[in-house]
Amino acid sequence: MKLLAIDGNSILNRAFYGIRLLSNKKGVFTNAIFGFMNIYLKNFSDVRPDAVAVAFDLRSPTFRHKAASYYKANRKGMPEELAQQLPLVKELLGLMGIKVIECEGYEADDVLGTLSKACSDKGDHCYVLTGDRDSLQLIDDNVTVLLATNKETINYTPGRFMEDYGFEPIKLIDLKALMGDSSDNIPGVAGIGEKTASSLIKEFGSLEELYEKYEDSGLTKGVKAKLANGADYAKESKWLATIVRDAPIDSDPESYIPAAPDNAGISRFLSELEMFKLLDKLGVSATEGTNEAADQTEEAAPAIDAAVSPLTAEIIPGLKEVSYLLRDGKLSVRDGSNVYTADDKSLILDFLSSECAKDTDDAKAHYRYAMAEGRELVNLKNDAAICGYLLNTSASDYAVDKLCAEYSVHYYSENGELADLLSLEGLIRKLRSIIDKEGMTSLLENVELPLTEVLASMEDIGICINKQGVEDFGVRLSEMIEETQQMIYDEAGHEFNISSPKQLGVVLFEELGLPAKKKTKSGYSTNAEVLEELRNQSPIVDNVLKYRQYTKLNSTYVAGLLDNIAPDGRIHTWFRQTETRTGRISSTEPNMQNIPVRTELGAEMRKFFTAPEGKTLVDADYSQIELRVMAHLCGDKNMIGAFTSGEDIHTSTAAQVFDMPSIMVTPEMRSAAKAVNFGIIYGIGAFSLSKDINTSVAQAKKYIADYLARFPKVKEFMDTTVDNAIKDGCVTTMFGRKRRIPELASSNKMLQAAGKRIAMNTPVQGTAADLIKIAMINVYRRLKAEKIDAKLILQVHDELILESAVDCADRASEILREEMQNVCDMKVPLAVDVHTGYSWFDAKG
DNA sequence: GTGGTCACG
DNA sequence: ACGTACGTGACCACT
Repeated sequence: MKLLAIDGNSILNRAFYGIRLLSNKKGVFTNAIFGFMNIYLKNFSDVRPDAVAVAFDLRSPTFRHKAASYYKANRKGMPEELAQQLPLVKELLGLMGIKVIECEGYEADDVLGTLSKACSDKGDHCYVLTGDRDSLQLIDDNVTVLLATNKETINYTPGRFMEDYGFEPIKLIDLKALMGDSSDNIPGVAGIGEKTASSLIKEFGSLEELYEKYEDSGLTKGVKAKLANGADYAKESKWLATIVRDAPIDSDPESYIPAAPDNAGISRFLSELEMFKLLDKLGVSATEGTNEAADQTEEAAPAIDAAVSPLTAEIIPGLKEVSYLLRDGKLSVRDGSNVYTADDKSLILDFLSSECAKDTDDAKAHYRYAMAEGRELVNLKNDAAICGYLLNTSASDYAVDKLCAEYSVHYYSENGELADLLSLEGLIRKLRSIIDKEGMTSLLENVELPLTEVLASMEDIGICINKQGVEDFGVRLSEMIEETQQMIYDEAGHEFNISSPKQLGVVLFEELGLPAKKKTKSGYSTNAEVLEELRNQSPIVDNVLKYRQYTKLNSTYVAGLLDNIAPDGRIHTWFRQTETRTGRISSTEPNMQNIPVRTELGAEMRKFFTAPEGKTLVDADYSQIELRVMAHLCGDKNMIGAFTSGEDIHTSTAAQVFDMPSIMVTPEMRSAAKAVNFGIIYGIGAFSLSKDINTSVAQAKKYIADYLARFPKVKEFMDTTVDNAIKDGCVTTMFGRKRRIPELASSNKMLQAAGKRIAMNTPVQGTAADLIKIAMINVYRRLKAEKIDAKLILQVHDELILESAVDCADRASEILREEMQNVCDMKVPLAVDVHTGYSWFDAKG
């Protein structure tokens, strides 16, 4: 018989502090539950126990069996975020059929002490899972302690303990009695620390033997005196350090054989918490047990029966409003009481381009499916993933089954296709009703859904790349890398992996003795900021910086781009529309939104992105769009004035803040003002600003204060935005896009502060994202309506790129500028710079 | 899989 | 006492 006995409090604690704060959409925190279950499942599968018991502390204010409990009970309580999760873990364990033990007046480790002793006495094997080293005293031939640390779980057998400590496990009590433990309020012997205590135990064996013999031993006078003074404390401490092994609980391991899990209950419980990954790990499906009538959505459920038949060309024109799914080349469509299926490509294309209104789950993929064949997807009405994204931009997965679980939409049918389609429809109904209520209908219908087609088109067209040019650049880089690497080896005196921050740290800060500035969790920090400061101290630093630059360009850009050239010789990035918290789109495989531009060498890369024969690129970017959005949102007269005047915004800001005419502003003043402008957008902090512009924190504080005094509405806007965010738990952009900010509800000051910065930044960044999305849709429609031979191909947050026939590039430029500038009537003008050129490098101006 | 680093807006 | 600006994605080393 194998019993796994778990210290619930200890493991939960470890889980809580080991995993960043997570929460579901209602703000229920889940990180400790997640971590607890991970540790549990890992050890369960390692041990494969017959029985499992989880013990939790239960202290009574009137009955205290020992002083330690009393003290701990009055210690600063656990944080609210963790306390909330405690009952949830117990409930989950209950659903899993696992027994929870709580014994009034006893702590979890006392319960484990009791269980493990019972096992040991009976000849069963007990595995004690805990994060608390104190429990190592329980180890014997039948009791193994699985000690969960931040990194791994250590399997403590008597042998392993002996190796680590040099004495028997039970003597850990004596050790603690000598050295004490402030966190458990165990006094120990004053002046005796871990080292001395350990050697005393090794020499004398136990506390009792030590006190019998120490006076005549060879110990130093000092130690003898300390022992003499602390004799009473030592005895008291030993009692306090001893884990109880006879708590009044059921200690028969047989009693803890798990009952059958309530899978339906687990499914409901974890779905509510949005812990789908855990559901998977437990082998429970998200929809399990949810097909009962009671769980149906309140809205009238559609007919559960439907006739399934193959789709035919004759049926298509008669369809009015349908839902459909298209996966792995297979189409299924529901129209009232009929379900139609098809796997013939041309039939599917006919369906997609038919007039009927369509609800689906991944429209961009379907647009591309059609576009690849020169066809269209027509009359898209809803996309479940996009609806889910608008309602919570922080989720990681917007698949229909996950959303159904999250929003309690449950349909069941014997017929799988029908069940999927019913779920999709039910989900869309539900999401749409929430979107309407939240005021995001227009954002969905006029921005996100139309944008889907635009992004599909951009992906489909892609951008031309000069493969040979990239390859040659790669060869050049390889040579430069080789050369730089050799110089670094020479300077270091030996070869090592320069790309390993660990090895590099050793070379720079230990072997060469350069002053280490910052540390990371795992060693010295070697980032560019640190190296920049060491530049003049050793030539190796410069070479390391060069090496980093060259290898970055070579592996991320040269190799990364070459890996992603399609058979048509072009790059087709993936634009992700449901990825960012703020409403921006992102780009992957390859990421076309972080192609180098800031350094001369890096910017060379952009020469390889070109227009094909007879065409040209047109590039337009908004100037200072986020600051302009800020000016509009807060309505500050001075800030609006700065933009209306048309002069350089950072110079103008400097003139305002330093209270002098623009002509007097020095480059240093301008650059300080620029940094403050950035800080304003990001949610200002004096410390970071001071680092950024290399001044004292006090000076940075003054800059910020002067800035806010000069632009009082900016301060007002930030204050009210944060206040409202705390009140509502979310912030909103100009076009109604929302972002939840659970960090604001945290009791952790750092997280709260981060939440406030998010609250200040998101309306600005998000509104800018809304604006360019709308501009993209308008540009796309205009070019199409006016039949201009120019297509949108890239978006880089504040920049749009067209591939245009040379002879209509001027017209395309005009349209691009007009649509971007006039996207919305604002309190400040939106300025746009437009350039044309053969390559992205040239078109950037 | 995570952390460090660095490319972009 | 501690760590510190917003939003992304890709690559490498290391566990």
